[in-house]
Amino acid sequence: MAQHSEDLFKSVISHAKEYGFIFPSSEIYDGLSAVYDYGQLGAVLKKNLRDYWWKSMVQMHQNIVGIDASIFMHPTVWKASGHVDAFNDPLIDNKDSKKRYRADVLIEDYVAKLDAKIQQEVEKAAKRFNPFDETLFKSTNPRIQEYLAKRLNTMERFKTAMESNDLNAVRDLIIDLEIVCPVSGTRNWTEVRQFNLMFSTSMGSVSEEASTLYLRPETAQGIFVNYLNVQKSGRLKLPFGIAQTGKAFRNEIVARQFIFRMREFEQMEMQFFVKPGSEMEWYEHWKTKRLQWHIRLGLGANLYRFHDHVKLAHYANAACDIEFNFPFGFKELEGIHSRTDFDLKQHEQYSGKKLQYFDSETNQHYTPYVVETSVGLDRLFLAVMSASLKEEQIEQDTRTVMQLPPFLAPYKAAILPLLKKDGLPEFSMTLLKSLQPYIELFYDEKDTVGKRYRRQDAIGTPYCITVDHQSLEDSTVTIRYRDTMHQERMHSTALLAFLTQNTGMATVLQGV
RNA sequence: GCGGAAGUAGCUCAAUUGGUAGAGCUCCAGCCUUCCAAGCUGGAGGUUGCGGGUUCGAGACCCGUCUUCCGCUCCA
Repeated sequence: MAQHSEDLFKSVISHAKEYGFIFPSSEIYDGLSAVYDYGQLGAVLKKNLRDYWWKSMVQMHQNIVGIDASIFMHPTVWKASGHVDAFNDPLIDNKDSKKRYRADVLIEDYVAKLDAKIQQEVEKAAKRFNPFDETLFKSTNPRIQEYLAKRLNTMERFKTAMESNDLNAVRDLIIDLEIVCPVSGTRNWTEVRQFNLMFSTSMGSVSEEASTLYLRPETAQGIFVNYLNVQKSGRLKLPFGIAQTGKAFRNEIVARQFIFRMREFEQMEMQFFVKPGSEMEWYEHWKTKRLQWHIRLGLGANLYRFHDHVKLAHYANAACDIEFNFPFGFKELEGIHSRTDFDLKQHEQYSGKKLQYFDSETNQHYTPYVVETSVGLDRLFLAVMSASLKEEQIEQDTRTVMQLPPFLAPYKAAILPLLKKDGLPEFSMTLLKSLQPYIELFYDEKDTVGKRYRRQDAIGTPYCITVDHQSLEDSTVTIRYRDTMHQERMHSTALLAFLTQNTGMATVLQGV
């Protein structure tokens, strides 16, 4: 990481805290690793980003609807999706080689070695004896008996340990079997740790099996399990999309880089259901469309790039990321995946329910294919903040300004009486009250006006409205532009239209 | 998890060999001010991350612990 980028990243983090955008979670208790809270300004900025996405997807598309599925889901959902089996591995590190292994794989390799030894004995014997009875030989040869007993014993112990979730027993087994690290050749092992992707919790007092619930690791499954409900109740025809924003939870092994990788985070996902065979066309469509959506934020088109996945997940037949140039380099911001019919097929199989679509044009039943767009809201937040935060040199003075896209700014304008006397605060308050129902405003009468301008610059407020003595006479005010610091005089009755036009979302959405 | 660095006021940092915890900014109450920070007066704010130990005496030395940052490792 280049020095200036590192400094930028640090200044983004401290700026976020200093001005109430993001705080470390539970900070008075020393914080909680990789968990953050959004403060009074961060919550608004985040909400505005979520609104921009939701309106772009749902409000601007007649064939996309939005839902809000719960975080808790039936445990079988995660069996069907593959999350339970794929991310439930006991891991162990060798302290000398610093290599990490799956403990179960080490044990399986050991068992495979025993099998190979048995096979060797059998082959040797086959050459010696003729005729050769393999079954008889296996059941009588003492060496093979020893191997088989060891094998059986190992498997039993491993099975018992895994079933009772006893990771210490797994480690003991590895020690007892004298398994060495293939790289360092030593037996200097750490504890066995289970890095479950999913957080689990329990619900009620139903049967033992059903009581364990998972906090969802992705919002997508809430869409898949509701797809037929939505399609039927909304009388939707292919192609159509279901959008959703919401929290997801992943127990990352190492979670770092501020809000880039958090254990609790918010996703904005849209699953687009299409006729099989048309998925690549729609994949390309959404690739283009999603990139444009990001570029429309106005942070700079050069900050984005596509990264096509070469190695595809088993369920995808095409996948790419939209990467953003964060202070720590280009990293994934949004993923676009052609997920085929994998998820719906899995849920059909596990639930035993038909999840097919009836195409009235062709008179056919089929399972739709899915194109997914999935963006991390927190990553988007970080992208916007780090690209907006600027430090300007003005003569001997430095100005810290957050050049947020105006429609995202927590406050659209600040109302500032030039002096805290002569009736200027009263006039300002009247103005504030008349505009407040329409626009998010900030009122400040403390300190010199220059200082107040700078405070607004630091939190990204695009306009400052200053009330002076002339305002009392003719109801005009000055409006000051954040990015240029220029100001012009305007009648107070023109403010609402001006601010709506320049800080509203409508103009941006028109291009979607 | 391993290795390295660092934790002192809201923020940035001082504190000589171990000898009374301080400054600037911020914040609060006023004063002064007719458009771009750092004018004046007064005030608040700390169990030096936490717990032990050595010492007459610890912010400093020793041990433990927690957190953060950097690198490695992992990441559907």
